[in-house]
Amino acid sequence: MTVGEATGQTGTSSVERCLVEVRNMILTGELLPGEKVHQADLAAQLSVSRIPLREALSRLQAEGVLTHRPNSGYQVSRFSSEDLTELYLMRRLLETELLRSAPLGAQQADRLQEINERLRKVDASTDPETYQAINHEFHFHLFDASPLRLVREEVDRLWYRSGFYRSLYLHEAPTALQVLHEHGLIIDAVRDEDIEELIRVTDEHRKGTERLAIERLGRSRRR
Amino acid sequence: MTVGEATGQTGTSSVERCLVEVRNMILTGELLPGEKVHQADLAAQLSVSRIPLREALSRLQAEGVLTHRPNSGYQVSRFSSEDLTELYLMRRLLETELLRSAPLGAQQADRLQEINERLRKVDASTDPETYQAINHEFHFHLFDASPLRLVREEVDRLWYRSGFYRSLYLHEAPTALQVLHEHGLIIDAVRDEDIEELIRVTDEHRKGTERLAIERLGRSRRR
DNA sequence: GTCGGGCGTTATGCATACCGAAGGTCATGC
DNA sequence: GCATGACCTTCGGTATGCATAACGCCCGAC
Repeated sequence: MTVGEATGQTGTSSVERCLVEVRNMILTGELLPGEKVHQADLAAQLSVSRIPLREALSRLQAEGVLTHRPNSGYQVSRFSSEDLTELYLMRRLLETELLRSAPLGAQQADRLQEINERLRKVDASTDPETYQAINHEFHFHLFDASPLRLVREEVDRLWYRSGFYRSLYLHEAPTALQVLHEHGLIIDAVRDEDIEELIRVTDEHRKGTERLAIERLGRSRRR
Repeated sequence: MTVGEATGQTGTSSVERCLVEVRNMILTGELLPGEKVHQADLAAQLSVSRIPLREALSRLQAEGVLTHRPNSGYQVSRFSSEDLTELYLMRRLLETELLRSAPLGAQQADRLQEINERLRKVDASTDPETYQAINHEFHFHLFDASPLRLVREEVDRLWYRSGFYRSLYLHEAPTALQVLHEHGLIIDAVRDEDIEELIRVTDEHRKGTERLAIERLGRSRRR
């Protein structure tokens, strides 16, 4: 699936472009949870016809980020705090398996360190998209090293599904500092090849983000 | 003069019908792993145009049962034994959570007993589809009782993804007897409200089916 | 004033038709 | 025998049209 990269998309299909665009619109908050997706307008905005757009929407429905009501169209899925808890539960279970099967060591740690330094240089509040992209890169550098291909794809999906809510808090400065610190703990565990410690600090890191996401979720409930 | 009248399914959309039909074609082996999906023929066979069919295929791609190559179309995903192992690993992790959060007791056990009796009466070799449906009902009776809605949906997807390979062995008579016996162990654990025992026997049950699926997978590799 | 129902507008779901392009196939020529 | 090129199939995408269901609005009744 790979939500993220493939930046040089010259030869990509319209469906693929629609997928990327709509995903980004959700992640950036351009499309808010609960909002209806107007097919004709969106198609015009993306300079495609309704057919490839509908195929993309159909896939996004299967991915869980859109819901569909017959004859009423698509709307952005609205997650309750219970839903978020479930997403994070699944992430914990599956990510742990990825970490257990990933190769650790100094080489991985150096690479993670380099990514974390790039993350440190980004101002999360002014450029949240870049910040999120690098944060994603940090965690998936280990996940990608795992031979568990299908599990990795599932984790990618889970990250994406909770992406909008993650964007609610990730830009906050105190959070960013805390994130950098916890990433440091993860790097240490990777360098020491201490798998249990790695899982422990990763769980802590995730638990913190889950707490923040649920807090902000409650706070963003107006209307 | 809509097509819906011909089949009598006026309530469901064409996309939904395509989804169900294609899924069944994969589960029953009418569409084999690796086989290409001819859109025009399949659309004609399902009495729909290519548009809703393509939306359904797009969703099935997101679900992992179809793969797509640009300008070459869709084909049924081919799973390696490693892939199957991953699917079963994820099933174990997620199903365990469902069982932990599901209510147990005599009432649930009675219902499972009733389902298992219906399963006993079905000849798996002559009516594999009914057999599979009831087997699914047995396991998902507990899963459905869990409050973890999203986890349940993921497990559903995982079951479906390995569905074709499950169909390779489930019809065999000795397997059927073993299945009924192991279901009995599950029922006992549910009645005793012994969650750890329930997880243990369920793991054993799943491990057995995984072993069979991988065996048959190797056996079905010709080409 | 408010509630409920009828009506028109709008958007969706789907079919048909058509086009360009990518790929595979087959025959031809060297 | 192998490379090459013409042909044809299929895919990806667009435009268009229409039937139907949902939404919104207005108006009348209470």
